[in-house]
Amino acid sequence: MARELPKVYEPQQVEQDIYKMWEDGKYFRPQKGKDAKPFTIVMPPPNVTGQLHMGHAMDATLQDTLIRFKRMQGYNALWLPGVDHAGIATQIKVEEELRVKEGLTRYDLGREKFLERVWDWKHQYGNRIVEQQKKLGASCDWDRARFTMDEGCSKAVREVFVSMYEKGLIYKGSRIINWCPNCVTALSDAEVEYVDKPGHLWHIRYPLADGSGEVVVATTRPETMLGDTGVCVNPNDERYKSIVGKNVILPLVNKQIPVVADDYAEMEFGTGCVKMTPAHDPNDFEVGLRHNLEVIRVLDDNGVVNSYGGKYEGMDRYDARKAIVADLQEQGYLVKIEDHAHNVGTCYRCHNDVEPIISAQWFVKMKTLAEEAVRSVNDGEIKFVPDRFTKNYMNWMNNIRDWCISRQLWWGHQIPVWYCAECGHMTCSREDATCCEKCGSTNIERDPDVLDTWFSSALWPFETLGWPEKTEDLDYFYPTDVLVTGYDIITFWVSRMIVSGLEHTGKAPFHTVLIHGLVRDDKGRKMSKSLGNGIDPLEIIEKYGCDALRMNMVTGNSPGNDMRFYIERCEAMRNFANKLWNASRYVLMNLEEDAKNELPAISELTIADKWVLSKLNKLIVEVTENLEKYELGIAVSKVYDFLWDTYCDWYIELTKARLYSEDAKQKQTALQVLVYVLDQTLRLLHPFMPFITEEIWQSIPHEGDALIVADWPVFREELKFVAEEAQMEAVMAAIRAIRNRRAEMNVPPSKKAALFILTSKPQAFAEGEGFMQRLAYADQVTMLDKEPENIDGMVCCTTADAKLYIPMGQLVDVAKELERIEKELEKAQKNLSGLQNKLNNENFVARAPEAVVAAEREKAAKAQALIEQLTESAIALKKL
RNA sequence: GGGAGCAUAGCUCAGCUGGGAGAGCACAUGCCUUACAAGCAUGGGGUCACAGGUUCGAGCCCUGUUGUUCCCACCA
Repeated sequence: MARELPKVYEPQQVEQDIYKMWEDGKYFRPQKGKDAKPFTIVMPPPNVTGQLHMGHAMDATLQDTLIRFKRMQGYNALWLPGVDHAGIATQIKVEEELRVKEGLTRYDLGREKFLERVWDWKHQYGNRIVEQQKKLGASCDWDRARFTMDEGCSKAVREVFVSMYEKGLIYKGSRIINWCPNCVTALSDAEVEYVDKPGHLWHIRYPLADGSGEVVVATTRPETMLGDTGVCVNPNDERYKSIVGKNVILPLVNKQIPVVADDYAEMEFGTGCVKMTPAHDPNDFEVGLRHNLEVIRVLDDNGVVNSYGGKYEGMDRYDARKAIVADLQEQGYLVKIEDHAHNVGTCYRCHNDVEPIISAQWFVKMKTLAEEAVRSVNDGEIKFVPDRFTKNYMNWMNNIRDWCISRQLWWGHQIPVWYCAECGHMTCSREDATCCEKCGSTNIERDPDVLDTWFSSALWPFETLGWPEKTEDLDYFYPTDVLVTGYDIITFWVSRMIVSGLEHTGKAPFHTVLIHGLVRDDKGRKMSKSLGNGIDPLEIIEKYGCDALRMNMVTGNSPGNDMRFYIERCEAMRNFANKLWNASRYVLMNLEEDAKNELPAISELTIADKWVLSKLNKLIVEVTENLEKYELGIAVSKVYDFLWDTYCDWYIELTKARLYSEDAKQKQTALQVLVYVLDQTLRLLHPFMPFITEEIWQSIPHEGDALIVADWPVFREELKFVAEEAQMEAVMAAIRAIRNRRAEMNVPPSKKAALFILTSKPQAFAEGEGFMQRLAYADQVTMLDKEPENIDGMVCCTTADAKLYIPMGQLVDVAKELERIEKELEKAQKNLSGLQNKLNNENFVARAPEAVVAAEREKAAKAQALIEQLTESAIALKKL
């Protein structure tokens, strides 16, 4: 072996080679027989227009870590990837390209030609995001990759739409919907973002038709008055009782509209009179239904005043507002203008103000579906991690409104409904209709709208496995196990998947929803294009390596919490990778050509060996437990600490004396333990840092083809060494004490000194003689069986188990030594009295768990021992 | 208006079911010790936001307060 590795780890080439090796080996495919248990994650499909960003990196890292962990545990692990067609986003992108390059609109091309262009675009760029995900080390089964508009998904969508239509769960209705005049499409409630904007409240005078007076109404959108068909007052409002049923004259329009009484009007707000615009306000619409008010829509799809607007026809909504206010003012109808901060709905895509408009759209009846979705979570069929997001989900589900699923776009799943020009019947069909199913007329026309993108995403966990066909994959892998996603799309996506899964497959689509937070910039701001503060994951990978980026995503992070992205942490993680690299170099440099990876007989092991193996055993349990709890941050920090602190800073140093000695047998034993522990640690670290661990693992002696499919480590009872751990810790405490003393006295490591040890654990220290020279800078070690006769010029380092004497000649100042010892003594005494107080407390001894009491007793005993040692030293010093 | 999160070292954050506060970075000192200066050793630094309560014991549980972030609903 003795393979030469470069001194510094260079991830770039390694990552490419390793990923290729995995792909060639088909390790991403579930390879085990059907007897093995499946473990399935479906990837939240990124938008086909997407560019990889930190959110993807977070998402992918968590999922890949879980999948790799489960794969190594022996599950048939499937991570199913795919891409979302992203209706609005993609259509806008292609339209933009069309406009810039050819000066055309989609209408110039026509629907069919335009869709061809979008598909072209998809074929050209749709794979970009996939290639980028591979750079993250994603171990997805790419052969199973799906697209929300591929044949199978389209079939699933069609099946769902038709069956829900047949069950009456999908209906077409006129409602006030959120309309984006810029995107020219309806938006679902979830697609509207409310933003506080400064605005005004205009108070307008509406004279009574009989000339007996007037009412004053207030509005934030004066242009909508063109569509007013009533004025509403509260039935209990004494001020207005007399005018209910009378008519008022709508200014500018000069038409009579009735005054109605409805609870909707709040007496306290404004004047207590509300103008009613049923076509442009959801509440007004409801009131209108109750009081039979006319519905007059005055804005067209582009937000321009239509023919009902009289002289304002053709004006944009904001121009119309100005003109109307000016006219009202001029004609004396305007009472006053108040400043009024208003919460305005805006489009989540283009951020223009959304206009509530009455429109005929398709809806999903959500109430009964939501009840089942609520039940499923309440019954524990699905649990959120962390749990607090359950409330979020419930809140939404319990207040759910019907879901507007039609979008006035071309790119998407077109609604499978045909309207008959003869009889007006709607034909909803799994196959493309050629004639009206009722009257047989061929004079039919298909609904031009497409479905909300989330309608197809909602089917993702089962449509990707073959549903509605009864495929083997569906049977074996569904329901899936864990869904990993950010809290920002719980309502958009997670809730709807739960609803669809239950409705169409009768099963919850996954048992766990692992929620993660957002990746923010170093100032805590959301990363966004408009702020220009996004950090490209690919650049980070290029500079620090994929493993470092992945580590950045999991360390110091707990489920559901946002994290800030710090470049410094990338450096720290790169350094960690390098540390691991160099530790491996140390092992490999010393390894013989024909070395095997097997543990020596237990009888051959030294205390240090047993110590590290015992620690490893504990580590295995902790990492496994935390991964099962989805506490990736805790799991990874345990491995990090073990590798850097336990393995590198201690164990490797402890083996050096043996590795550089002439004793072949000892050298061999140490090397075998080194290799074994390294191998096990690489396994534990692999889900987090797949590339470097695989690369190193391939270099050390191993059985099997690749680390990615190697077995996950398990606890081994025969490698649990409680007594040896304690002995080793005693020696380590002594070493620390010596280093500490020397540092205080400014003695450089190069200045060696003799070391005399007096200890209650002679066995441990006898074995430690070898490495005391390296770790405690001793040039000669002598074990004492009693206090030295002459301690003049000696420094004494005291621990609970040992006294270490170091002759330092002139460097030692007796008075100072005494002062220091007395200080230590004071500290130890304080510590002891605290412990004793606790132990003297009858309540504590009686009520605290036994283990806790025992631990406190042990601490007290140690403190006591230390005090005795220090006292002796002080007495001896005073004699000088 | 309803709900949730956060407040711990100079900075960014861990701290899992209550049992004498940790990491990374930064800082200080000394070291190129044959794996690693992207490193090693040592050290300084915290009223765990505030006020009560429960408990033998609270960073952790309960109540309230303040500050902060977010989600949902929405006032014409």
